[in-house]
Amino acid sequence: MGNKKGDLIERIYKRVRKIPKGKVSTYGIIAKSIGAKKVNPRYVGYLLHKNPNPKVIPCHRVVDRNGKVAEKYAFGGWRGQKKKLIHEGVKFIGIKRVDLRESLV
DNA sequence: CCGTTGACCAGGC
DNA sequence: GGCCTGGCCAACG
Repeated sequence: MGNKKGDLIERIYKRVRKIPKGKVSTYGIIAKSIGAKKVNPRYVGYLLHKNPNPKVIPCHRVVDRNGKVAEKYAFGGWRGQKKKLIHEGVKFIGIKRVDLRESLV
């Protein structure tokens, strides 16, 4: 596979696309999964926000390490993200937190 | 090439 | 237990 510098975006997208329905992943896990040395979790979110393609990339399945949804989620804020996750059967703890015990891949 | 930015993370108070 | 600070690294202008 052609590995280039700018492929980080595609690696992240590919990883996010592989998250099963009803499950979630975290920025930190994804950052390490792509394996490009050490990619900052910050940059993962940055790329997703910069290049949102919800038709193929379920970025709503990505939360932070505490299971908290993105406060600045591009499509309706954390509320929109939560709504999509609940629709897929993801359990929530409290208001903004996902049940990582059940939903984390 | 340098400074800024980014949907985070860990540590400290 | 909530808020601040520093750090991390890649992309952009």
